[in-house]
Amino acid sequence: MAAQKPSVPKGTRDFTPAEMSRRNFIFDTIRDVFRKYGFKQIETPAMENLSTLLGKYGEEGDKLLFRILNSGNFLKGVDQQNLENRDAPGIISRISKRGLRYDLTVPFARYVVQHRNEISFPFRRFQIQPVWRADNPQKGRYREFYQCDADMIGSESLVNEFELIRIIDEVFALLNLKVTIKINNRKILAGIAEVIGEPERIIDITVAIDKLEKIGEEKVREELKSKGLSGTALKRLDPVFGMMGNNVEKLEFLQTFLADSETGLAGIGEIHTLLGYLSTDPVQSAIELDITLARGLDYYTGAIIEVKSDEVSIGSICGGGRYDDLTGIFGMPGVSGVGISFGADRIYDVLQQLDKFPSTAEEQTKLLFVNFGENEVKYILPMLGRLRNEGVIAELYPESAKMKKQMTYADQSAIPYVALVGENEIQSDKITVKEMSTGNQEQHDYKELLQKLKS
RNA sequence: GUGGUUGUAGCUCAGUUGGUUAGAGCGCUGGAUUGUGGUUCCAGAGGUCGCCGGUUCGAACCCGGUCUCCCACCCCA
Repeated sequence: MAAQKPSVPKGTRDFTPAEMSRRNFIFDTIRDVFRKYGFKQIETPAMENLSTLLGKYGEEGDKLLFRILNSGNFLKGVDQQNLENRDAPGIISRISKRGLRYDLTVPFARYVVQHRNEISFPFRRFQIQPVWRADNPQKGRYREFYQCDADMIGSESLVNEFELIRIIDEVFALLNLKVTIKINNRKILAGIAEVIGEPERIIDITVAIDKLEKIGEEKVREELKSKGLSGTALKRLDPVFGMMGNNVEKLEFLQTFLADSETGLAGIGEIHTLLGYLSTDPVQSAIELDITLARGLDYYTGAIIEVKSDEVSIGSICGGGRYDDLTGIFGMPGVSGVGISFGADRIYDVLQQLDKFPSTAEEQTKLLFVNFGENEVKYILPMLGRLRNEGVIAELYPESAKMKKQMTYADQSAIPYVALVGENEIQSDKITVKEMSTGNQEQHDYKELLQKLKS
């Protein structure tokens, strides 16, 4: 017994072989669909310069960045005064220049700017990598988790939005999950803020509206009031709370409500166009126009997409949207992009909870050779090689342990066949093969064995 | 960042108003069975009771602190 039990940092996890094969099922599915739509894979470093990350995710986001301590004597450049005053904010920029990536979109924007001369636009890239957030862990929330991003950059066409929704639909169909794809448009939200006479408060308004479903109309009103929204503005917002019906009815209402807002009408127009594309090649999932959908990230400017499981309550399992000028902050203005991000860890939790992982045992060892001793090993090794070259996953137990132990190993590893090759078998040039599920044993020559394993 | 909750064997958990040597099931190791796993029977190993401190003659149990798990808020995938 070790004196100190080892552990992993808060909010992080190990993945067992069984978990990995299930995780890979998700990653493989998403990757295959991304490729099918012409996306090319890239990777970026786990760490970025803090100058790349800071200020991109709002104030909250900055707090949740994992910062990496500079190497060497990191206190060298720190002001004595700051140290004495325990002024962490004043010190942090001196002692940490790098941080772990918080998402894949901002590093991608950095990538596009840096590689602009090699990229032919419009560029479709996908990226499947872990991201880190110094958040407090809870249900469906980890400090290290994987995102699977697909973005198109350098095109303003709404066909891109259509294709992303098709990708979402296809991925969840392959994963056998029922989902609702919620769509909204930031321009509609801006229009609402405009129409009620508080265009500057768009962030406060959207954040509050986002909670409508969760905390109810009254609480949203209270929150908006406490944020300093005027009474007349609140009154003007009233019809929005009462908005009901299907997508068409909602759009009709908005058309009138936002009649005086150019931006708002543009947003409605975009939704119309997108729904029009979708009507030519409909998806299986429900598409729901939901103006309470705001999403936190500040950089969205057009379409907003979020996917919820119909079967498990866990928050969104996929989200995305359009950002008109993400690369602008890196000195490359005027490049519009739109993208989505699948939350693989949450999708895993949903599939697990519904017991919907397919039982694929492809990577499983098919045959175990029992080890009887040195002579037998020398006889078996070339046969083992031949089998592997035929594509049969096979193992030799590495030591001549007790038979019972070797059989137990095969049993617990769920290896379906065990080959016994001892003196008798070597003499007769046969292999005794035991089928573990039935306990039946038969003698075969190599050819018959191969046939049995490949069937 | 805020609040609640949890922590005892590898795992899941019992543990009396504070009282000798802290238990069970599963798992593990060995044996019954020296060329046969899953069932059965027998035996065995395995614990600084999360960590630090306090109260007490005496603490797994009471008190304080701290870390961690889980949950909620904020925010988010």
